Amino acid sequence: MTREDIKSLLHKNDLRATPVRYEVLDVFSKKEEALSNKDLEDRLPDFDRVTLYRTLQSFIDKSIIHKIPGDSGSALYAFSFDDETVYKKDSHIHFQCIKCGKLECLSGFEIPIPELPSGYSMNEINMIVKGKCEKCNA
Amino acid sequence: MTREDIKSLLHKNDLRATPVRYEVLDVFSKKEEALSNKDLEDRLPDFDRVTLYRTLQSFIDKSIIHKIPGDSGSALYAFSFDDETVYKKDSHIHFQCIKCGKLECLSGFEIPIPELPSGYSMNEINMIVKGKCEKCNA
DNA sequence: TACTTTATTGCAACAATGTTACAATAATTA
DNA sequence: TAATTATTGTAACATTGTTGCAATAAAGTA
Repeated sequence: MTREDIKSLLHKNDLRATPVRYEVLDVFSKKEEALSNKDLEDRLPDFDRVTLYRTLQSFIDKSIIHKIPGDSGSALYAFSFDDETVYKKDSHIHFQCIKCGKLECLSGFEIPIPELPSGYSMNEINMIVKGKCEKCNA
Repeated sequence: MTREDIKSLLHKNDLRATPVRYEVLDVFSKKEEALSNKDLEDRLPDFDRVTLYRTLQSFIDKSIIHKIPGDSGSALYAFSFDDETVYKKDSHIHFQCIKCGKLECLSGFEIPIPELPSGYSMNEINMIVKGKCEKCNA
């Protein structure tokens, strides 16, 4: 993502183009991994913890990134590519490697639709698959 | 679950039968919802926060309950019924109602297997479906 | 039953993360 | 360039997660 891409993405979403936002989006669009607030603090030490927290909130509000359900204690976030349909935008397969720990969002893969109890309706699906990634299987 | 059932479940898992454990298992086996540490504190005010925390840890270790991936900040837990295969034991469909907020573990339903990138292997699947439950759809 | 052993509990204390208020500052628009 | 309004940093506080340690209670044994 170029600086111009980021600027237009921000303006399209009624967000001012500020240094933190450039940096955070730069990190997300380059790294294919999911990141926590703490991860961002480590990578971007010039910005305050709270600023990063609020930056993530604003991106969540605009659906630029999405929160990944996890059992690790702290919240994880990943970039939402905008060439997806609304349905897909809210539905993701997340893969976590049980060896190296990396958590990634498999954006190119189809989510299979589960059967639900009668009377239930479905808006969004999240799938968390644990196993070994290509690197750790080699 | 009767008191005797709980006692034998605990002993089968090398855990001493103590009051907290009776109470916590009683809550889990009756309530079909997922519960957080805080939820238990509210329901069982006679026990210390840390005791409940450690009780949950010990049940997790023995796979009596399982942790549910979520994006709510605090960890959620649900009972693991022991009439399931090992594979199913680690894999669950969790349903969260976007209206009433209830999160439940749909233990009777099949998890569809997703396709993964080549080189990846799979050990465990968790599916989190958001939508409306029967009650809220009525 | 009483005794011994060892797991378990409660308390205190601390760590990490999440969250809000408010004044200072910087990005947009005219 | 000035005015407007979003955004930032600092501080402070809330909530949840986690550990150490002495007191206590459960299980096994005589």
